Amino acid sequence: MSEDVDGPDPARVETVELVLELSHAMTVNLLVAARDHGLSPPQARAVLGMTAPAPMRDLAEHLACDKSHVTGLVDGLESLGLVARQPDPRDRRIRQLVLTDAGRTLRDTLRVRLYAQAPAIGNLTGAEEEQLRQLLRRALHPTC
Amino acid sequence: MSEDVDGPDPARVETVELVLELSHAMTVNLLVAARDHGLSPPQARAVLGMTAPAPMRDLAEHLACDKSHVTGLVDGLESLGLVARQPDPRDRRIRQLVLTDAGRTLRDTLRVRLYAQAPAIGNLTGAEEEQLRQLLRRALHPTC
DNA sequence: TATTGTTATACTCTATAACTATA
DNA sequence: TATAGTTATAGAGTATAACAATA
Repeated sequence: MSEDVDGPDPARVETVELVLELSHAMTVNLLVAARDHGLSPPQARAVLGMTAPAPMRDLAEHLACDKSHVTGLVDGLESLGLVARQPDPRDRRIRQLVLTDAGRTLRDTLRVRLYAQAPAIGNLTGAEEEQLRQLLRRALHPTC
Repeated sequence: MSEDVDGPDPARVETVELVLELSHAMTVNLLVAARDHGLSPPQARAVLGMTAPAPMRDLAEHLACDKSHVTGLVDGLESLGLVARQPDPRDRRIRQLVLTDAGRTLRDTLRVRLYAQAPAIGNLTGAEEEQLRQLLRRALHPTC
C-alpha cells in the first residue's frame, strides 16, 4: 500500500542539477573554441595543462591517462606547430615538452575562454561571485 | 618589453575550477556506483533518464546521441534485465522502453547516489545550500 | 514520402603489452 | 633492474549511411 514517492529532496535535486548544468556549459564553451582552432577535447586539455617544460610522463599524469596515449596526442599537437619535443641533456630518455609561440598564444586564448568568458558567471555581481566561491570552497574544502 | 602577465582574474579562475571540481566529484561518485552494479557510464545515464515508457527515439534525444547508438545500449540493459522493449499498439514501428522492477530499483539507487549522497554538498548547512542554489539559479537563468 | 529502429561500417579515445634506449 | 617513451593491438563509445517495416 505504500506509494513509491519520497525520492530525493527536490531542493537537493535542483542544486545538483544546477551544478552539473553550469559545469557542462563551461565545458562546451571551452571545447567549441578548441574545435574552432582544430583541437580535439583531449588536445585542448593538454594545451591548457602545459605551463613549464615538462617530460611527457608529467602530461600523462595531468591528463590521468596512460603514457602510451600521450605519444599520439603530442604527435598531433606537434604537427599543428603548437608543441615541441626537446631533449633533456641530463637524461637522454626524456623528451621535454614545450609550447611554441603559437602554442602559448592558443593556450592563453583557451584560458580566456574557460575563465574570463565562462558562461553564466558573468550574470553575477562581483559580490555574488565571491559568495559563490566561498560556498564552493567551504563545501569542497571544509578544513580550509 | 611588455611582460606576458595579466592572465585571467585569479578569483574567477578559482570560481571556475571549484565548479568543475564539484561537478567532477559528483559524476565520479555516480559512476562508481553505476559500475558497481555493472553499468557503463552511458548505460547509467540511460537508466537515470528513464521515467515514463518512451520510444527509443526519445532516449536518443535525452542522451544527445544518434538513434543507432541506442540500439546497442538498450540491448545491454535488456540483457541485464533492467529494461524491456514493448510494442506500441498505435504505431507498430515504435518500441516503448520501460524499466523492469529491477530497473526501477536500480534507477532509484542511482538517484540516491547522485542527489542525496552527492559529495561536498553535505558539508553545507541547509541555509548555505539554499544560498548556493539561488546563486546558481540567478547565474544560469537570470530571467527567472 | 517520412519515420522508427536495426545493421554494417568506420572513426576517435583510451588501455595493455611488448619493445627501445637509456639510466 | 627500472624508467621514458614508442609501437602494435584491442576495446569502448559514438557517428554515418543503407536498410526494413510501418505510417
